[in-house]
Amino acid sequence: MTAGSKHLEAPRGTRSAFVTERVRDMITSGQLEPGSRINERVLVEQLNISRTPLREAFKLLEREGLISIRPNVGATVVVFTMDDVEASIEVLIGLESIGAERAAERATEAEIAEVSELHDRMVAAYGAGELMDYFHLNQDIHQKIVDAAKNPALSRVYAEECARIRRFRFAGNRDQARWSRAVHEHEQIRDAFARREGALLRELLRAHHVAGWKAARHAFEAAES
Amino acid sequence: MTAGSKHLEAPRGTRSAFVTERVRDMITSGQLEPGSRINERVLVEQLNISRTPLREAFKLLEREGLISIRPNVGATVVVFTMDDVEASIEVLIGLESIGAERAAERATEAEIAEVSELHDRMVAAYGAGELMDYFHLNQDIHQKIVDAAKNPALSRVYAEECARIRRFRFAGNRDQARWSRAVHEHEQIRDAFARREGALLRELLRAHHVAGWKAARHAFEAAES
DNA sequence: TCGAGGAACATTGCATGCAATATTGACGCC
DNA sequence: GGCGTCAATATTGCATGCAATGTTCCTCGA
Repeated sequence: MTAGSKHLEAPRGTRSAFVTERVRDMITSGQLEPGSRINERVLVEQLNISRTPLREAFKLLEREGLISIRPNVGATVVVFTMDDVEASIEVLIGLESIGAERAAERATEAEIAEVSELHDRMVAAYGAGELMDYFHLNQDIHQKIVDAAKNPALSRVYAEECARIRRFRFAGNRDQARWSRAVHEHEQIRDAFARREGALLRELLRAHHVAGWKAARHAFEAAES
Repeated sequence: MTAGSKHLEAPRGTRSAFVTERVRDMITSGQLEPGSRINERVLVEQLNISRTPLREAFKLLEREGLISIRPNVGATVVVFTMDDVEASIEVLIGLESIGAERAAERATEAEIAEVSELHDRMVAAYGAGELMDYFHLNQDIHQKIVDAAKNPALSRVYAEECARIRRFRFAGNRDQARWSRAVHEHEQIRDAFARREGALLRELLRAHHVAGWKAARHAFEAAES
């Protein structure tokens, strides 16, 4: 390795976690193309780590469903069909439904305040046209609501499923009209959460996801043709 | 290692999957005690593989929540509290709820017949007092119903969550009265599925799990004192 | 020209070696 | 005797080497 190697090396004990996250980002951002094979050697050089932690990351990402590993051939980025994503969204809706009702019962005042604050920051990001910030704050809000249900298993599964299809949900708000409606929906969501109206919260979230996915699906199908 | 203890070696390309399954079994069967540390060297010798696939398995099991890995210290079997298990069951119920309604709509006649056949075999296992066979057939039935929803993401997540808490659900049917009721509940479940009554199926499954967990929780709390 | 066969090459799967870190246990001090 | 300190040992994290397998591409015959 040359003297100028610029990547900060991940500390001992965290390499495979570091690499998993990096490669997941490369997949969800589209930097690694769906359907393409992933060459270990290339990534090892890019990320400045050895093959061992990289292969551990591959195993984890395979379990997540982002890549597929064929013995003696290697890792391939899984191609998601629109139906695959829709299936995941259906699961996400189901998980949030459980979460919403419990969250309305069990959330602390601090958690409600935190969601409210995230919401305000998200609206600010919307006003500034910062799509990326908006997107992350959006994700945080949904995760916080689920976390407020105080069910660790639920939080875990929900977070994993979100990570899988991150890339596809991102596309929904490219359409300005949809984006604006989404912000409005989130206002209702925040209010229902603050008032602990579990059943309403559940339905608002469901409708929000259905509408968001419809827009995203449109965007993708338009892009494909 | 003595001369006679040669395990059949897992074929190239499947070692880490093989080891993952083996170690998962060792945990869910209680062979590896909750809270205890796992020594790599010992397992490597027992399973007759090298450290590389074993460590890949550890990473996967950590992700599943069965072990926890501390850098430079190693893997520890996670101790589940009753509340942890209850949280997972809540998730399972939610996932099956989504699945049940979809399955009732989308199941093929062949799938309905298959569940019915599994049911008959399960009843036979009950009659023969074969708890282990019963348990596996039981699991298969639930998984098949979920699979009939034709949602791959759902099937995956459901299977993973089942695997995590397998050990704890096993305890429910040790009580003869509960076991007998469970069989009766399963009859209703089979019929509702056969008649494609989604809402009913969902509620039967929910009640079945709630009752099963209540019995299992009792059994564990009794065993602990 | 096309396709079968096979040698050269590339890539992967796994075992192992080495350095970093934790754990154990002996020793001296209070 | 209890406790802090430090050396000896055990264990882990990662890099790397080697064998097994897949892939490429050249040759040769029809």
